Amino acid sequence: MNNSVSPGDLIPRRISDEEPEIMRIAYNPQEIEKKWQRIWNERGLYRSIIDESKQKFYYLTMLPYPSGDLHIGHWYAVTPSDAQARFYRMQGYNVLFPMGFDAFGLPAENAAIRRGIHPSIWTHKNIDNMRRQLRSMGAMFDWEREMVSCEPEYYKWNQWFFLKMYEKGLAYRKKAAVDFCPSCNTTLAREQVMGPERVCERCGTPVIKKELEQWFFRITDYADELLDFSGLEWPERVKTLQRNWIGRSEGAEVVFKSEQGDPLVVFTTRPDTLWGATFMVMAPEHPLVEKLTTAAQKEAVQRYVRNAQRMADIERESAEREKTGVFSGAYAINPVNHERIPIWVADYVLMTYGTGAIMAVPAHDERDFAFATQYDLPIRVVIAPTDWDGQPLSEAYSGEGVMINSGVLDGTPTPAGIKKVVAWLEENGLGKRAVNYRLHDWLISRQRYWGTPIPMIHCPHCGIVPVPEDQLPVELPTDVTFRATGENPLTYHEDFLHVKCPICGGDARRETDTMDTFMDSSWYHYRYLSPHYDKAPWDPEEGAYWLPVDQYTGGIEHATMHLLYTRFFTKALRDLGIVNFDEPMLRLFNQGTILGEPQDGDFVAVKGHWQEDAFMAETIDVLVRPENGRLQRETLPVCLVNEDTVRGEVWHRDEGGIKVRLLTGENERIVVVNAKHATIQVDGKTVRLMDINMHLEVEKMSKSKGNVVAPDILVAQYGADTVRAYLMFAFDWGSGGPWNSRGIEGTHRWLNRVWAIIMDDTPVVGGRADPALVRQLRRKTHQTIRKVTHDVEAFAFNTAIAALMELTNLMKKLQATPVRGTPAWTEAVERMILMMAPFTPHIAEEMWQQTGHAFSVHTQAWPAWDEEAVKEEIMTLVVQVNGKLRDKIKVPVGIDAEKAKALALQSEAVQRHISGKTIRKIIFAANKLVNIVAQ
RNA sequence: GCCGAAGUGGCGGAAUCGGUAGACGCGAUGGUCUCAAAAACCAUUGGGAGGUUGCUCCCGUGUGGGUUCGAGUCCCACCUUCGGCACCA
Repeated sequence: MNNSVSPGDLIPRRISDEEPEIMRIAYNPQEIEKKWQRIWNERGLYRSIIDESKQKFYYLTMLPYPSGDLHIGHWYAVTPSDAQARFYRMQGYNVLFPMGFDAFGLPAENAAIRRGIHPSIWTHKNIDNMRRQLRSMGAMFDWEREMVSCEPEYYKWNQWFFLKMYEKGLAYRKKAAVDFCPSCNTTLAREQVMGPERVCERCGTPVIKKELEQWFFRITDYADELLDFSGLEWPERVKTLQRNWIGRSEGAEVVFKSEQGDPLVVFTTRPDTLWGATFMVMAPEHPLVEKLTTAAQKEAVQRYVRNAQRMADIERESAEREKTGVFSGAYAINPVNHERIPIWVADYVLMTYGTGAIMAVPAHDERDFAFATQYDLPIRVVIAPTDWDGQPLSEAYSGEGVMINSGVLDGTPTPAGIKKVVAWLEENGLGKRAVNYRLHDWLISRQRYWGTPIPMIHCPHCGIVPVPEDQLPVELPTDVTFRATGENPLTYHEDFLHVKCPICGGDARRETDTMDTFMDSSWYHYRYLSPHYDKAPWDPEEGAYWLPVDQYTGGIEHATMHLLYTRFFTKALRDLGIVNFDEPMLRLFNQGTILGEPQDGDFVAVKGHWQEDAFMAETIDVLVRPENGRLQRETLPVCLVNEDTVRGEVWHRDEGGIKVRLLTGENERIVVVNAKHATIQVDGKTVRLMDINMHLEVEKMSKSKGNVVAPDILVAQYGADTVRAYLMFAFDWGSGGPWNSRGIEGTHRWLNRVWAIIMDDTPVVGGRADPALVRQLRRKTHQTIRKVTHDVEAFAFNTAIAALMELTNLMKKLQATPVRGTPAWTEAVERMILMMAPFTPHIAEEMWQQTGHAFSVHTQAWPAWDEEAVKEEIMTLVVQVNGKLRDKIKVPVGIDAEKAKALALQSEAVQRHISGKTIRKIIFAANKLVNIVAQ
């Protein structure tokens, strides 16, 4: 009945005998995806077990926060990672690809306050839902290794690490002016304050400064080591962000003395400008301000300091702001020339950087120059700019030059000058070489409930006492009441608070601050190895095999937060003897972001009446709906607004009404329309307000903008494989871009086409297959293997899938020819399925089975290409005249220069373009082109 | 202001080393099938000009220069967009 030699005849494919011969099984993703997910699970296909005979590969992707619903962004982050992990598995690696939940954090607590749900219940409900959604991706997660950071079995080890670090002096408590988010009601680490507006990383509220006793991790001890990225394959961008964040600057600390002899230490990167220091400046918060200020200046200084305290940091730190300051009345002695220079107090000097005091060298520092000009202080040039005419400077010169007005060092050029001055300072005990960092220690205290309790006890007699290790974990009490203010309920939970001091046994009080949730994510990749292990943070046997992480993927937004913290954490663990490597993740890739799809709004005519500034709608008629997201402006009715009508594009829509934009005419404007009581019609049918399309720009997806793409709906419509393939195909993974709801159709069409080609069991048309076509198919198959292999290694999933589409297109062409009966066809089919397996695992598994192969396609070896098959025999030789394309000639591959040149000269097109000219030169690029240079 | 990344058709995006710009897909146009539509399939698709009509020419990768036989790719200057830092001494 079927003379095809294509594989797959072993399995009956007809649904029933009554079906006509030509009827074939249609691609039904819903059915096959459910089926294979079940079978994979039952067979434990994705369990990752230690296997010393295989090279391990730990593939990690950033774990999600369980916010409730999986976002298309999660799919975008995870499914290409999954494809690459699967690819490595097929290449013979023993791959670990775990998933878990970053389950502590504020949204859970806010839900508790707003809706009275306990954070634990809210979180676990969300995790259950997201776990289900994650499973629908068909990823190769090993769910047996799932970790959830809000479980005591996890956070116990946060506390354990904290105690270890406390013992080592890496965790400490100090009083400092720290950043506080009034909306989240908690302190934040410096890294969690974003941008020049200094807003909270989570909620966007501007932070304020508070003087508080807080717990810190001594990340600054590792500043230099964190600047060393050797051995890491990380994006330059991330390395640059971390370098800038750490902000190392080399220079010297110089000891000035007040006239009374109080040492006043300053940090400078330009000790060679010491002779140009014409005044000093202290930050208003500097501890010596009070002591040094003279009686006469006391009142003025106090006023200034109070004023500075009141002023928000944003105002203070604005570089554009005119500089202000006040003279302290005191003088200091410049140690190099014994000059008597005034000491000022000014807020352009920050207490948080360096020593909180500076020597001001106005000639060579922009800020000092501005200040000196403002207060008429002397400016002395001590570094001569090249070609300097000796005239006063019009602006500070911070470049290199030759030292002048600097005593014995006159004539020394810049880099050497710095060295000499530092040596001289050290010899004379007046200063020393010093390095300063922008990086601050990591503030980990949070005044919130839903986090890891810091395992410390405050005893009135013994001071701060660590909770003994055998009493861990300090569990979060569950019977807590939340106040609307967001106050930490631990602070008024009597049972939690009252504790006996482990040393003296007297009444003591528990620490109520919890840990920054970045603590959780600093080591979660270790816990995955053995999430329920109770003798140590993880099973050392697992650690010895799997660690460190070979490939990490995630967004760029954590460059100076999570990625910095986790590096620090691993280095600290190394120094505690817990790990024996320096870096947690060897290779890093940052994927981009999926943005919202742009769309014009409906074009509507609103009838109604005016009530002050708002238009009260009675009826809204949708006149034109955008096609493919766009309104054709040329064909639209005229926009207008008068007594009883508003006509234009729907610019915005919410529960209360719409905003209509008049987009034609000179006075483009937006009219607010109240649509609460309006009848809304589309094509004569009454619809709800929410059915109106509003205008959407390309921007980040968010619920409030109404441009969120829900993966569940797409999976129901197209299947997970289509969603996966589309996300990998339509974007450059490193960049992301706007969603396109039409584009996904193309990918779905591709899968349908592949299915139809591979599952085609109609009789092969008779006759002998054309050997040239057979060779062409075989060549394309092997070229595709080569391309896909290289592309997946390079994270170029889009071009890998494009290559598979090209192979599909060729197969489509040959499907109706006798080539379909050849071994080359069978080979193409098999390799195609194997190559699809990482991208679209379900359809690949189904086709693998349907073509008569044994379970599972995912345990097969990744196909290798045959160099011989890849080779072309005939190539297109490009012929240029003066660099311009003039002809293309088919020639055998490997043609030599002489033959190629001769052929090129024979070309009619070439003759036309060189006639009347003299040939100066003929360039031959092997297997590429001939370029005839003629004048 | 400083540092970094990026500018390619109507759109998403391709183009190892400097060597055919626009792969693949979306959209669009025309066609086949159909009573019709959808789906599917086939063809065309950077812009322009000319034509002896499957042919020829010109322009074209943000702008202006340069290097080179040849530049999306290298160099210089500039413009725009996005990100980071921002009185850091």
